[in-house]
Amino acid sequence: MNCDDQGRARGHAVLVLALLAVLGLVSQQPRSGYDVRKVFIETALAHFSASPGAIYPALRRLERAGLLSGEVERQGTLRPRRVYRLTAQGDRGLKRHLGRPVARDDIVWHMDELMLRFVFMDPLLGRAATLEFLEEMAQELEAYLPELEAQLAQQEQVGTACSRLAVQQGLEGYRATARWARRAIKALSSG
Amino acid sequence: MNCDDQGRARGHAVLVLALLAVLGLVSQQPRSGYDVRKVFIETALAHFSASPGAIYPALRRLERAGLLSGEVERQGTLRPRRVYRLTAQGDRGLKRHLGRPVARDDIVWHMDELMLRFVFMDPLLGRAATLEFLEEMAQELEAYLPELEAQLAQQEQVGTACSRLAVQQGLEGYRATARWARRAIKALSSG
DNA sequence: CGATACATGTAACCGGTTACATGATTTT
DNA sequence: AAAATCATGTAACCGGTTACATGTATCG
Repeated sequence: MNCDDQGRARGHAVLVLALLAVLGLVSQQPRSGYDVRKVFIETALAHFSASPGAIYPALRRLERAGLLSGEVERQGTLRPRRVYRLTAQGDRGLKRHLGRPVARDDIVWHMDELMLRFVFMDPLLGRAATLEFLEEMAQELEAYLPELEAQLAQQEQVGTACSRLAVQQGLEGYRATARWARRAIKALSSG
Repeated sequence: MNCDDQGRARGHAVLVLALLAVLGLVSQQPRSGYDVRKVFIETALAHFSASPGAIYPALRRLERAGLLSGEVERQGTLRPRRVYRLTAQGDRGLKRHLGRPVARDDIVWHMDELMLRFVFMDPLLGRAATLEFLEEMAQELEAYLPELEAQLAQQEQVGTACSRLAVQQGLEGYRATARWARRAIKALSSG
């Protein structure tokens, strides 16, 4: 069992999770840092930073990277607010990121990112793309489940009762998500 | 809706997740940094760092904090290995952390930590404590579910179809975990 | 002899958390 | 007048990722 040079390629995956959330929110409508914070706090959107020391610098970085442009707005607000919009480049980048195919790797390691993509996808890429995304997700999940079950059955001997139960819990989560994806497809097709 | 002074208290919760995993693994048996890495990689234990730049410094920090003690071992190994054991203080600290009651907050924000505690709990605190832990988990989950359902029903009007489906997905996860906890209790009681 | 596995580390960079600062406006 | 809300930020600290460095032993 080789341990060398593993443990890499984990940080960003083109876009860090929090940045994807920020871009997605700004894509819905122009927002200030405070607006983004509010959404993070009120909706418990995933579980993101929400601290000013994270959000304001992140917006600045996205602006430096050319994905957002911020303009100071003075009308009708207490204090001047710096309101951000997607640039053309940001729009392209976000759409490209949202449109990427669902990989096995995403299912195993980045389920939260997949859900985030799902939330922001519909208005930007259209219903057909959203349904395709869900179909890919469902298929990847349904292909992954038997493998997990085989692993669990195979390791029924080794490990403690509790470690096996913990694996079982993970498996149940994947099963629930697979069922959810199928139901979501139906809901979005007929609705 | 007040946004001030939110977004705090999110980093450590006495023990950061990765440190809890490291302590738990060392509690099972004396391990070196390489051993810990192997477990992180091979078992996909949650999804932890596993990079040497994370693990070796973490072990050193835990040693400086008095929770671990490392001794260099030269027999029967290729290169001298620094093998760590729990100190008396580390043992006390880990047991205290594992034995904390399950709070609503843990259910909402730190489910992964709860699962980690579950995995390491049985040998250290005994079967009775493990069953009590699962019972607390099940009860907190079952109390939380109706609230989530109410929120979802209430916000059936606002939000897009996709955002509602995303919330639904989270709900299904909690439901699956609640069912799992009840089954785990049965399995560990009778088995 | 070269590749692979064993084993431990370091240094630069980046970014999140914590905590504090600031200041205007509305509410009590 | 005081408190709360709106709104934006900064600076120190800490730690993870990435990437590189190093060296031994075994296997083919």
